[in-house]
Amino acid sequence: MDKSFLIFREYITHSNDFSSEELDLILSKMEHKRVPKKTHLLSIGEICDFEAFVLKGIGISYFIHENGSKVILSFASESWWLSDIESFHRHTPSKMCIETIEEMELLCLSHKDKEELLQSIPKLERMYRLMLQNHIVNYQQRLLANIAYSGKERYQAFIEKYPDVMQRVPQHLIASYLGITAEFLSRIRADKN
Amino acid sequence: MDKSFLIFREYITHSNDFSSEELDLILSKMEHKRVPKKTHLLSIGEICDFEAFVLKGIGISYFIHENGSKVILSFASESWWLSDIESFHRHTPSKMCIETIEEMELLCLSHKDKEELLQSIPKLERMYRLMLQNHIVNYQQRLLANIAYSGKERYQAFIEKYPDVMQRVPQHLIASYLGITAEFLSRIRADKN
DNA sequence: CGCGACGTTGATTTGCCTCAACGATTGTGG
DNA sequence: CCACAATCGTTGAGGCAAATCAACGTCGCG
Repeated sequence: MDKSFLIFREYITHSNDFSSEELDLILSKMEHKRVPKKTHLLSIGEICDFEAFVLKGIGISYFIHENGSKVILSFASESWWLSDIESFHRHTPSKMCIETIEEMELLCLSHKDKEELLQSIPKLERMYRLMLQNHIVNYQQRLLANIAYSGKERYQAFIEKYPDVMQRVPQHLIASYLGITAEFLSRIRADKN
Repeated sequence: MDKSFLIFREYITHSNDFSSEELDLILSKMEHKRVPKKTHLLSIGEICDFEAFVLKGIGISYFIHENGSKVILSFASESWWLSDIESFHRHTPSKMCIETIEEMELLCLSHKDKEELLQSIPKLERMYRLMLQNHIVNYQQRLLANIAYSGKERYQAFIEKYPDVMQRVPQHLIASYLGITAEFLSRIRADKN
């Protein structure tokens, strides 16, 4: 367990200073999991009991609309988190699904272990707060984009911002993330300008 | 300063247990401000140095699209916060505007004072974290609504969720918040079913 | 009073969706 | 190892939700 999980060590020490004892304590609570591709990690109605840091692979969280269509809430690849914040913290039945696209390697933290960690390492609260602030900024910008920009503009911004995700997930999921249909995204891409 | 700011005391003790000394310390850092209606609190390019808790009145934060139209990011009435999270925490020029609609009464916290408070009352980190988690859940649901529901459905959900805001702000701002034009909102309202 | 902010309504346009059909690829079981 | 079914992307025709542009009535207010 020494030099593995390097990605996680980098992530967590990037804007924080934890001692190596603290880091080890944190890591000791995080369960290393390997999950095959196209696997459900959370279904609607279940209570989410993991906050998963992505070491490898890519996964999605999404809502299912009444008419049956998926709405991708987020993609999570290396160094991102995968969880249903609402369900995880309020212990309420989840309204969303989480599943893998590629095979994934995760570091999973349960609610109980997270609370224990926060008790023993108060500094962690701060790290989470900063992380959440960044999330909010992301959501604000995405909401703005969905309201004020065309499908084409959103697509162009997306490939600019997440070129790797673009390569690794099927187009129709990206369309869903952007709030357009797969057909329309296909037409956008066919446009030469 | 004893029994005033009751709204704030209720808010902050609602899901947390602060001693009355701690509460007083917090309140001592928060500057009580009275702001007339239609006043700019933050303009694009400025660095936001306040996190304002709303004691009274209602305000908005919004982006300005290239074509000049406003996109309302949020309404803030009693017991809500008003700030540009990104600018406030990263000390970067703001991309949004904040202004009052009605006359407002605010409790303002500067970045420096916030950091000091967080130093002396570590529990505060937790409160902020929980608050941000709720914000994120809100943004997720709003994003979902904008992608998967019609203008009419979003409008109906809005008056259900924020009946008071509905009464207190001009319709065209609500239209902007919902991601539709003022004209279209007017037509929705004219529909009898 | 007169001007600006606000809401409404009509005519027209358009960005995007829906439905449907069709190759190409992948994968899976017999 | 082939056959067949999914899954994925593309393309066409047609339709609709919502935008745009424009005109007009009302109200509050300096």
